[in-house]
Amino acid sequence: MEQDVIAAPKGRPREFCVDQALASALHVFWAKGYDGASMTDLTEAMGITKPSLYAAFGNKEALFHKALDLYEQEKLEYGRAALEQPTARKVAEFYLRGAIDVHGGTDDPKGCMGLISSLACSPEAESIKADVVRRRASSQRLLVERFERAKAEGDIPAHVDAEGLTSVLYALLQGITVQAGAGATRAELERLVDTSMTLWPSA
Amino acid sequence: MEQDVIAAPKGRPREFCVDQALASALHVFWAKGYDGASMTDLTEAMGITKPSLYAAFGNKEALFHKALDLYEQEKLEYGRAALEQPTARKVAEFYLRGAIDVHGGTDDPKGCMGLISSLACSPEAESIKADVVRRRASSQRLLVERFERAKAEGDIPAHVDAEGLTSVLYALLQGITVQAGAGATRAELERLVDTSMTLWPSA
DNA sequence: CTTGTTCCATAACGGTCGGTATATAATGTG
DNA sequence: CACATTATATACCGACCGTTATGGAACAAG
Repeated sequence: MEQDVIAAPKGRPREFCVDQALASALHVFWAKGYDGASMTDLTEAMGITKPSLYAAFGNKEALFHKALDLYEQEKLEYGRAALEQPTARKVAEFYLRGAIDVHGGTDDPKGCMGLISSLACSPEAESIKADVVRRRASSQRLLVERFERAKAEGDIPAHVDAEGLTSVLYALLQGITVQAGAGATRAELERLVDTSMTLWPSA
Repeated sequence: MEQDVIAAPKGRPREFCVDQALASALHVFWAKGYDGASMTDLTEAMGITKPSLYAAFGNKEALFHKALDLYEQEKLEYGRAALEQPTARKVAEFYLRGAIDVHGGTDDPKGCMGLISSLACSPEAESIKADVVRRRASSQRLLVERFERAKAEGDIPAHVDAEGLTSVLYALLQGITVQAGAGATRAELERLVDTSMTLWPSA
């Protein structure tokens, strides 16, 4: 109970890197969604066999939750950075441009992993959907608070509804990921964001 | 080749209504997406057996395309009606409020059937995705033309990009369907639309 | 009646799904 | 060395997938 840091490995050491395997799994889930990613897809991409996967991660669902953790930490950190922008307008622009980088880039799969995995609702994937919805709600709440602060600071006109504005921004975000997944070019997405910013309320 | 209208049924008459069965299939695809809807789900909802389904509709993919036809005709006709609104603002508002009615109602499944079926991309469902994307692009083009006309009529400020504005409106639309599918209440969706309309460019 | 045609019902096809039992290989400990 | 422990590899499980073959039931035409 005191020190389990070193963990003193006793048996045969594993021949793969757990973090690297998880990153590969993330890529598969991102490209195919939870239901669309088969265990064969996952094990092949991770370079391990099924028993190794089950021993290291539990099962497919647990693997997904861990991949989603990694996804949030690595790919959605721009959302936290956005909140620290000085003005509400810059928060929104940071959010939207960040979405283009992450969901419309060329290295990673197009679209949003959470959205892809939560929209297609196989009956057994309800917990997946619930997890995504819960995470989305919590980050949305931070955005509402940020916009309410902006209103207090005179950064947003008083007649604008902070919660409504957050929903709008999230809708734009979701639209960006959807259109990116449908094959929109980066130029088209930037055009979307440019136009969105011309509509953004001025103080 | 002249008259095949009556079709002179020769063998045993079918015991179910094709249109009604298609409507039931639409409901299943809408709720579960293309991949998520199994043949068993479909046949049970349609009240027919698998051979009957295959005889009447071909296969699962053909059934989906026909269901998507019906979906567009019955549920997405508000999109065509929106184009006939007198001002660009009213076009947009008609579009967004119509989306709430269709995708956030209580009688039908929440969310957009096309989006649900096209985002989760099993390898064999590529033609499904292509169909949805193609239909979306064609209806989006009509909207661009409508907004360009609005610009010519002075209905939208000259500095606003019609294509960008269309992408924004579509993003809002997609966001509405996503949030509806995630459990947003009708009040929340209306708040989203209300705020969107306060941002809409004034002439 | 028979014949031809079309539909319905059952049952099965090969294939894939997520998950696992079994046996073996590789390590630390005695 | 033996032994416990852990990881790997193979092969397999039952369940479900989309699809279809088979056999009988219901109709029109001859």
